[in-house]
Amino acid sequence: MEIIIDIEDSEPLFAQLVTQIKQAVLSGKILPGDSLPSIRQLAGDLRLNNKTVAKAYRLLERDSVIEAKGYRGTFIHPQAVANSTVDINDIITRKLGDTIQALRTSGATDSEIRIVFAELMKAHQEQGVNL
Amino acid sequence: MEIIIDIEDSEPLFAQLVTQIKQAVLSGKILPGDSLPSIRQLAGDLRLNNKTVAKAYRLLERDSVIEAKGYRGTFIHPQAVANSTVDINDIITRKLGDTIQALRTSGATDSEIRIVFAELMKAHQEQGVNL
DNA sequence: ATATGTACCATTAGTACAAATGGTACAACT
DNA sequence: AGTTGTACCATTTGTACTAATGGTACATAT
Repeated sequence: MEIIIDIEDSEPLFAQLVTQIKQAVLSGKILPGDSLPSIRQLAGDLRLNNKTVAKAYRLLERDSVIEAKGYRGTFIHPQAVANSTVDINDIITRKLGDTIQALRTSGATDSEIRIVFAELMKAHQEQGVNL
Repeated sequence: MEIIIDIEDSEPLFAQLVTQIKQAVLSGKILPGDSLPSIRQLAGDLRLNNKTVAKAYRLLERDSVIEAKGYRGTFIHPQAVANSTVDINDIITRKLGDTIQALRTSGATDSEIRIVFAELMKAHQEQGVNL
C-alpha cells in the first residue's frame, strides 16, 4: 500500500489520508481484516504529526472503514468496502443544500441564514458535544 | 414615534431599527399608510450612517412591513401588522435546526457540517447573488 | 435645485473557525 | 520496558464573515 501526501495540495492532509485509504479499500489493495500501521508509525513515515493521522483514523472509524482495537492495533473493517462508497459529505451536501435552497426561496438572505446557522452550531457545542 | 438606538447593545444597530419599527407597527403607534422618514433624515436624527438605515429599510421591505416608493418616500405596508409578526429568523431556525439535527444523527460531525455549509454558501455567492 | 431610494467603489475592527503543529499522560496489553 | 489508541494541555497561520463606516453616482420625480 502506497500513500502519497502532497502538502501543496489545497485538500487538507487528513482528508488526503482518508481518501487514499478508502480508495485502497475499494480497489482491493487492502482487504478486510488487514492491519494498518499504527498512528505513530504512519505519521513518522509520512512526516506528519501524530494528531493529523489520528484525525484521519478517527474519521475512518466513524465511517466503519477501519476498526481500532486499542493496543492490538487497527484493522480494516469487515464491511469496509461497502462503507467506503458512502461519503458523508455527499449526504450533508444534499440535505443541507435542499434546506438552504428552500430558505432562500422563502426570502431569507444568505446573511440571515449564516447567522442562524452559527447560533445553532454554537448552542449545540455549549452543551458539551465536540469532535 | 420614538426610536432609541443603543450603540452599547450587542444587537446590531440595523437590527435594533428593524425590531423597533415592527414593534411600533404591532402596537399601533404607526399605522398602514403612514409615511416614514427618509433614509438620510433618519440616519441624521439617530446619528447613524445612511447605509445602516438603508439596510434596515431593505429588510423591512423584504418582509413587506414597509413599501419604498422611490422619490415619493417610504410608507407602512397595508399588511404591515400581519407581516410584523412573521419572523423569518424563526422559520430559518426551525428548518435549519431540523436538518442539522438529522445530519448529526447520521454521524456527521459539526466540523464537517460547517465546511459543507461554507462551500454551499460560497458557491451561491459566486453566481452573483448578494444582499 | 432638491429630495427620494438605490447601487456601486472602498476600508476598519472584531469574531470565529479550520488545519496543523507540539507536548504530556493515561490504561491496557505484550 | 515498550506499543497501542486516546485524551488532554496549548499555539500558529490563514481564511472568511459581520457590522459599520465613508464617498460617489444614478434615474426619477417635485
